[in-house]
Amino acid sequence: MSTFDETTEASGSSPDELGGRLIALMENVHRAIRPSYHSTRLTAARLSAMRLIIENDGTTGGQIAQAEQVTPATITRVLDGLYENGFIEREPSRRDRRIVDVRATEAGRAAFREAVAAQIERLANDLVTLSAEDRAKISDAMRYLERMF
Amino acid sequence: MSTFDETTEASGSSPDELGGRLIALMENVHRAIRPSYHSTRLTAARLSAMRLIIENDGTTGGQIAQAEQVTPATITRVLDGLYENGFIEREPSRRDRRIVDVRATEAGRAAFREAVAAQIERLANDLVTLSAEDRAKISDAMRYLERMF
DNA sequence: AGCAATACTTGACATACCTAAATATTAGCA
DNA sequence: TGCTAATATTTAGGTATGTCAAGTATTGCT
Repeated sequence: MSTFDETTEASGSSPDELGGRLIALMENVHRAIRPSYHSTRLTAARLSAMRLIIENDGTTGGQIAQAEQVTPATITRVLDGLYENGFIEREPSRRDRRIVDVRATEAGRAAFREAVAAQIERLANDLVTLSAEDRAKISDAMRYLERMF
Repeated sequence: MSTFDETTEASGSSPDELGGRLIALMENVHRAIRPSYHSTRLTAARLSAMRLIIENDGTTGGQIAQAEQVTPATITRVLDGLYENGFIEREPSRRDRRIVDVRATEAGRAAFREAVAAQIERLANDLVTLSAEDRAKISDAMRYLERMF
């Protein structure tokens, strides 16, 4: 690429430039992993919700909405989809019947594992072409971003 | 975080682990910039298409579809939205009247600049909290990912 | 001329998101 | 107790993004 490869004040690392590059990169990666969602009937929003449900068994609709930073109405629809596929159980909480307790079914857990594996495989196919050192560099850099988002 | 902070075979840098982290990170960043799309009537798909149209004046629907990796049908709808907002002009190419030539209007260019500025500002607010060296590290690492996606 | 390929549009559908309004339930208090 | 406010979720209706399949023009080839 450019002849400036030093890690000092390298081109493209001002907050603005970095932001622009990050946005474009996100879009591209997003696109790269998108098709793998469909094989297991777990689309992006559903997969993300399944992760929360599996990691927090017995969580509630409201908690999921908050974690996903979407409105409760959106979560209702996402849970509808998961329920129709037999991936979750829903029932009013016994303590407070306004609340809906959500639990993953065995089928849901299996579908989740499968979908994640497919996603990762897709990315790993690309990542494996890098040397271990390069991956380590990426890993280090990602820690900053992970802390922020 | 962990006590292993050496950059050798650090935790989380195997292709699989890195892939998993990348997916989660993409989702979070995606979420962080999402709300900024709406201010200028330029939503995600439209903004992305506008970038192509501006950078390749007189491009065609088919070329955009290919670049965005979506079907022509999808692009028709995206262009509809841009047209309704007065951001583009469309007309059959004179050489081959099956083809639709697309050009950005001045209003389209202005909206694009505004939307990008809003997005970047949103991210930059976070990125600016990092030191220049940290941003440089991220910048370096991103080059690998940019090459892949 | 006629027919296949090409470029795009249209119709019908699914997902994912929103706001606003409805429903059900619980909690607080006079 | 009985009313009212707050809470948790669902429903209704709208937009955006994407799909596939079928339709419409137009072009190119025989």
